[in-house]
Amino acid sequence: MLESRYSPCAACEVRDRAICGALKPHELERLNAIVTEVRRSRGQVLISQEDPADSVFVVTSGHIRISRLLADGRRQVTGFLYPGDFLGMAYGLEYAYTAEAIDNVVLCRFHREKLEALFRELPHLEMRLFEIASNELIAAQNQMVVLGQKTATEKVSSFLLQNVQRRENKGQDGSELHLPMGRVDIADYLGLSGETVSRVLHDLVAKGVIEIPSAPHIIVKERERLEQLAEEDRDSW
Amino acid sequence: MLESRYSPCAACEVRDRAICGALKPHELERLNAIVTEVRRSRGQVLISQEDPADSVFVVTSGHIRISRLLADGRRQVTGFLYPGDFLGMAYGLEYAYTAEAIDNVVLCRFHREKLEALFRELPHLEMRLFEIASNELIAAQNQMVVLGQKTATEKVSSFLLQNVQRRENKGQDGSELHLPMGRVDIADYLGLSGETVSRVLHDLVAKGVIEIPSAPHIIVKERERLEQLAEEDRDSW
DNA sequence: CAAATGCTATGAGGCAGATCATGGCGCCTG
DNA sequence: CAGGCGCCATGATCTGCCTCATAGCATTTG
Repeated sequence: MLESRYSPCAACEVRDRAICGALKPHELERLNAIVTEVRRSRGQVLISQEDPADSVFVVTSGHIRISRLLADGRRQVTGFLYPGDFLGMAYGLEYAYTAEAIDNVVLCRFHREKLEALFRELPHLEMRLFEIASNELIAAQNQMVVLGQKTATEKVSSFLLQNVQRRENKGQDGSELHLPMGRVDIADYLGLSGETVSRVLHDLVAKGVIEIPSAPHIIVKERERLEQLAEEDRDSW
Repeated sequence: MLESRYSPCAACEVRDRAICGALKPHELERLNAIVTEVRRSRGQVLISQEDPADSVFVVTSGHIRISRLLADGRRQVTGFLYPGDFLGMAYGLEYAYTAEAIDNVVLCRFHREKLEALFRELPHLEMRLFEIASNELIAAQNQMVVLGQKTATEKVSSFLLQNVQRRENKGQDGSELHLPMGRVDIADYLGLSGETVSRVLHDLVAKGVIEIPSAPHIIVKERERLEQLAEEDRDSW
């Protein structure tokens, strides 16, 4: 709804984490010139499968759920976006997925054509995007391993660890999680039922690996155990 | 093993389908200058998880299996490569996956640094690669839906359809498939057991949807039925 | 504040697909 | 051509997770 001229990128809190971090201050103005602000509240749809793919976004605050639907209503959540994340990476002429606001979100919207035009002047901007696509591809392959091979306990443990690591990468304390999405969202992300996610989480509580003061608030007590339970192959990434 | 100076790209059969198709004849020489030919035979490893990621490849003939392993031996096949396909897309400092020859293969190898140096002179080459990464991301998200939501019959049907479509995109007859990979490879690609893949395929024979003259040779008799069984959402792609 | 609504939890029972086991067929190798 | 090996097929059994059902609790709404 609310879409207004965006205030300067220079003051943006997520700049360093987002594509914008690839630019020097004077280049930032070029980006600033083509951006508009978009706000959505809990549950609202941002883009939906089959819409013409004419915009890309950067999340500045709030959380987003990316999903694909089958004809009979089954849903696969392919990812969750956090502040600083890029939205609109995989596209043809139409978006191949739906993006919905999990809570109240604010995003920067870029017209795709205008952004691509900028690539010619700022090639390192395109390189940055290529880098992001590469990382997303690796993440997608990780998720295939989770979906195709792991058991329910391994899936949930992997998901929790993933959230721990995200926080740590931002320099935050990874042991306290505030998950913005519901149990069913997690289930559809992991290829499980909501009930199973609930059960596994409470198994982990029973084992002393985590604590759940309230549904969205999860405290990781034994990270090592969690890593074992997730069956992480001890390599790289 | 055999790695020799490669004969001119100009005569290459897969050029139009590969990244090389982005280049004009005189630019092709620049690419030609940095390529070497690589051959591998059935079962041999091309790149393996954790190797330093210093090369990228284009498959010129034969077939390749991309997979990731868990510590306990479980394996997720993340994709199969056909002539013209690009190998080496998702990388950090190390490869995040293993690539093995399914049959005898020939590839063009490019030193990553040299190729990236070429980007500066031939920006449309990098754009082409970005485009490929984008498509792979969409394919990866499709596969997440398959792995996370679909039943065994839907998975196998989706896999067969995928192969039909690939052949059709090349202008070949899609109803006759010669699958280079074994049943267990398909199983590990779909998150099933080899036995289940076998059973579902023979169910499809019993239903008259396909015929299997020999294990790798599959004839699609009723493509429509196959599409229904695959539960394709009727959209786009 | 009562009623409605949404999210989470938890038990009982069933089933899709895994696992285990066996056998057949084609192909290589000596 | 016998023996071995790899791949595929197929039956019997088992089990992890789904489904269905009920209930608790927090938040919203009139």
